[in-house]
Amino acid sequence: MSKEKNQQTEERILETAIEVFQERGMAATRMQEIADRAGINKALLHYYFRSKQQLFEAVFSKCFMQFAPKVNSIFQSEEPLFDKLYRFADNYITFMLKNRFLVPFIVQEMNNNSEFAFSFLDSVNRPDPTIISGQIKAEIEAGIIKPIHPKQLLLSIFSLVAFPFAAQVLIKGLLKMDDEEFVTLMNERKTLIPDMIKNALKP
Amino acid sequence: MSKEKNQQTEERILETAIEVFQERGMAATRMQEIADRAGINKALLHYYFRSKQQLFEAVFSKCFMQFAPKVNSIFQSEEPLFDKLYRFADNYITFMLKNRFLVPFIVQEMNNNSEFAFSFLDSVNRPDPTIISGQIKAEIEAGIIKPIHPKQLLLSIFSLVAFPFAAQVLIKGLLKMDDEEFVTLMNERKTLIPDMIKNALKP
DNA sequence: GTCTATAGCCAGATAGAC
DNA sequence: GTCTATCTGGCTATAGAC
Repeated sequence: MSKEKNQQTEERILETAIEVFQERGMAATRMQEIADRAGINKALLHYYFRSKQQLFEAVFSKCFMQFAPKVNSIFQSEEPLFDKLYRFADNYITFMLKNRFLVPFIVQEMNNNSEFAFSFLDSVNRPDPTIISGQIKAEIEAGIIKPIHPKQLLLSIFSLVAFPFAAQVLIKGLLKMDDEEFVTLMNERKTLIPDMIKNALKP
Repeated sequence: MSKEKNQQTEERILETAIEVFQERGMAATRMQEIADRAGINKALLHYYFRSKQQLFEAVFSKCFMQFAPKVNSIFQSEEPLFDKLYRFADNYITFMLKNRFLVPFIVQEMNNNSEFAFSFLDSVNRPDPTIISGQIKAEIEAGIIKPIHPKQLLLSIFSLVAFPFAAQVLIKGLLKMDDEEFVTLMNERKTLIPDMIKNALKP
């Protein structure tokens, strides 16, 4: 109800839209719900973002920009592999525990909208696995870790940290966990996962 | 166009509905598209399944019944842990390579519909992790594997096999893979994952 | 059992007043 | 810039003929 100037309104719409899109996904989101939660009306949404599709793209883009740096932190720094890994797991899990819907949202919308997803990835400064792939090969040749295809290792690392968030409801159902236990387990995984990878790669 | 008797029609509707729901998800699926692909009209869908929600529930149920046995195969048999693990990974990945949309569909719809998901899980003969948890504890006490919380181990195993399917588009985008490379990697993972777990758990 | 036609509703988008 | 009111289209679901 309160009337502010425009930058603030646009910001409030976007923040609210992020919440609703993350909770419900693109297809199930209603513009009316965003308007209600933001305390404005539908017309104003269209005034600022023109269409649901464009609002979605703004939301997805902002979400991906939160997600990408977490991935980049393992792709790009120059520390030894295992040091990076401990930092990455801690960093990633801490952040995703505070943003529970981020991973499932990104995963779901990329699956459901793959043509948009790929053109989006091409248009942004996306994470690039070249550096770390080289590093993994170098550490293999130096005898620090056992031979493994770099993509396999990266895929395993991502799987171990991201899947519990991506498939939260399924996992809680299968392993009979409540949310409290889920959080405890994820906190343990900050070191458990790097420990596990380290052991597995010992020559 | 061709007119058969009813059991066949119902079966054809359900099979077509599984395809469309898996491709698009519940919210984005249109009854019209199911009717078109099945070569019938919308009215007939409602004649057999009454509503979109009920058709979805039939689809989800059938999909979950394909998914559950794969999980049960590691939960329930009495082989030594590592033997089971090799069988499970091979089995699971082989099946999911032939049913590419199954994991993302289950994951997505459980996330988007968690109240239905939980009541569904309670109503079926769902996988039960009790047996394998006991087995893991026993093998730890026998000194066969290092100490680890059974749920953490199970979560890691599921993550390693399931995440690449659940987040197919994201993974292909981040690691710059085409579908052929994805399939090659997944085939390698049938033994790579058990090998990795085995190494990691060596006392 | 299967079709055509349509009711009825709901969501995205726009017009126009303030 | 923000609102109310409304248009338009699309979708689920049903009525009713065959």
